[in-house]
Amino acid sequence: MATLKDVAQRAGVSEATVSMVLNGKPGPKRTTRLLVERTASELRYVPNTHARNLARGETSTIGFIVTDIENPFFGSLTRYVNHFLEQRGRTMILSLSGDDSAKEDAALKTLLHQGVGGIILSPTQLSTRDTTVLEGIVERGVPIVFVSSYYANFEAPRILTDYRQGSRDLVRYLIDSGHADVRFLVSADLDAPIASERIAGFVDAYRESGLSLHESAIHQCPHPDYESGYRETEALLKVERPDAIIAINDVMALAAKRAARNAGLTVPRDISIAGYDDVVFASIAETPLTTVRQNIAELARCAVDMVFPKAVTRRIDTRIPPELVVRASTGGKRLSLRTCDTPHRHTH
Amino acid sequence: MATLKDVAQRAGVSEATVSMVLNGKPGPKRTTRLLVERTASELRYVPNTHARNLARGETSTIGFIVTDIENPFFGSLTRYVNHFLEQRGRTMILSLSGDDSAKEDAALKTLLHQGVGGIILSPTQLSTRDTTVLEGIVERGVPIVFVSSYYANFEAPRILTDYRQGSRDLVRYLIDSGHADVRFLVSADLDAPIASERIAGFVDAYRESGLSLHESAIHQCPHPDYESGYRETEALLKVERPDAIIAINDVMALAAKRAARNAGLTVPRDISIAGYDDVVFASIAETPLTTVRQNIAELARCAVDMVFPKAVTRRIDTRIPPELVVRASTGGKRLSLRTCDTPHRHTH
DNA sequence: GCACAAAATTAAAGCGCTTCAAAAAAAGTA
DNA sequence: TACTTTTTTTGAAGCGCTTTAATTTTGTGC
Repeated sequence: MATLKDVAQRAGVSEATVSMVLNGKPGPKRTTRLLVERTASELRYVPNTHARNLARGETSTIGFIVTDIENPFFGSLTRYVNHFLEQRGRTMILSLSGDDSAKEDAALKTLLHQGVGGIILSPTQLSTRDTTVLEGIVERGVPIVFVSSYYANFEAPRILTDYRQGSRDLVRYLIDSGHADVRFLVSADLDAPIASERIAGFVDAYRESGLSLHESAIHQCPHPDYESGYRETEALLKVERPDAIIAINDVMALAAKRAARNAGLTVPRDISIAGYDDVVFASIAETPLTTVRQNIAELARCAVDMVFPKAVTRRIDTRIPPELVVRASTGGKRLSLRTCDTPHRHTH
Repeated sequence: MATLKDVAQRAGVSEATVSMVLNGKPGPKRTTRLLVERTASELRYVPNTHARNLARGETSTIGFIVTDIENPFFGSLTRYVNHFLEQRGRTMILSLSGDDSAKEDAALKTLLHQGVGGIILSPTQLSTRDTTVLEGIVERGVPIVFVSSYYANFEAPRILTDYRQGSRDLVRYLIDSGHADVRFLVSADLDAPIASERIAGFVDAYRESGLSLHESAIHQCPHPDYESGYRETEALLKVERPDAIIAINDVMALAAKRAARNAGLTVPRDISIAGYDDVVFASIAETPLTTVRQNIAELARCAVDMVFPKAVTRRIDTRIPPELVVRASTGGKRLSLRTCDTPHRHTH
């Protein structure tokens, strides 16, 4: 394993010169440059990042913490974060928290030990939590940026989809197309941004339309998964017959769709179903799902921008507009409406 | 940012002592231990990984390269790899290759620069490729382990599902339940393990059954995606009417199912459909999909085991048995068969 | 109280690289 | 040619930690 010293000796110059050449620093003249470069490649020299980081006092890695990489939304987010970090010459250390604040703390500590230059955190579904570890980190000068959610009791820049606008747009579209009684399947901590803001948008749309909201329009499910969405819809449909059911994510919407079908209803003739996120299988489902698409690339881009302290924009709350994607799972009730079978957009 | 030196000064001992205490080395006596530990936590001391790795000459990170993190299969693999690495006190640096060998090479180089202690590589779909970069890496003593596929022209330990057995089991089950004419939708490089081995299993099952294989039983699709699977099935069903179509992955199987339905067929009455992988939406599809489940956790565990040079087992080819999961998308043709609606197994 | 072994501690070198002050070489200038 | 600038090059310190050899302290038996 050739070191910088080896290169210097072989080329007959000092280590300092080699270092400057290899870092593109001005100084060494053309001929020495060439000589050093040639020698380095002859020796198949690869700089040692640990030594370099130690000497420079900086670091080339950024930590990214995410709850569940198996969820395609986070898969996509990870891909983009990785992409933009790469663009800046940083490498990503990925940690998984499993939506558990203790594991999240552990991950934060590990990243700190690893000497990352910053942390992008897609936090658990909690709305607030013990922030001692987080504080310890910023205290050490390591910037933290939230993405996709945040803890209300810890101030740090955050990048989120404008959830409120997303569900407002969706519900307004449903109301405009003749649905009066829309139900919302939500899950987990109602104070967390992902729930509270979407509910707020839901309420906004109703208020703007002048329609009154069904007293139990918000259905809280124990977990944000298929199982839970199915049971809740099944129970709901036994006693009531709303015009539409929207869910806090696509998986639950798919579950609701199945439950509706199993209850003898036809989607969207008898009931409309819509989701949130536009994960890849929302578009390839038997009945393609109307949903709210998050601009994941933009979320990632902003998060990466923010994690570098030099960032010009030090805004605390950045919002990315979502996009309503109307597909076949929703239809006009009274009015007629053109729905389209928009394919999932792949930006590869 | 307190350093080890600070701790030593404050505690009134030498740096060496502090180092030994903090690393649990025998030597320092109980009282000094306690003193040092207390001082360290008072100062909120966090060791600098770069310095440590440099001094030790080893490293605490392992690189993991994967083609597409948005694919739930790889999402899951990533989760498990991360888990087992964590268990060994290593952190994972994730790189994405996008199934492009040039990007894969770039990722390999970056990992080398980062000074990883080993690399777990889930390679592109190619069956063979230029291995200069790979060779350069092992030359430097950094072990490489393949997982889920491998390059035939580069010798390194590899961990794969027993693909051949998986498709043999599936096809045998189909034949046993009365399907005589089964077609196989494959994609990409037919020499790559993912295709060639599955095809081999397919052929095995036919040979064992004594049935003869339809001359064009293997349908090659341009891409391993929904689009491609849909078109191929559509075209196929216009001229022929096989008993079953199986696909090289679940997404394509889902596409085939849709195409069959759109062609006026009922699944599984008129035609059976099956996939491979058992991704999460295979079980929640309208008609839950019969498929071959890979034991992802085991793949990950073995890969992690292998990436540590001390590994006792230096076996070059490790095979993990798959599991046939029969759901509603396949049925008995002549014989009757009990199918079950096995839910997707979540191991959280 | 002494010699000697064992236990605890430390000084110092070194991991591979960067960087800055200082020296050497090259290029101008009068 | 002698002297000043400017351009190149280099020696050496230091980043924060580990580790080994050497030193100091403690303990033991006589």
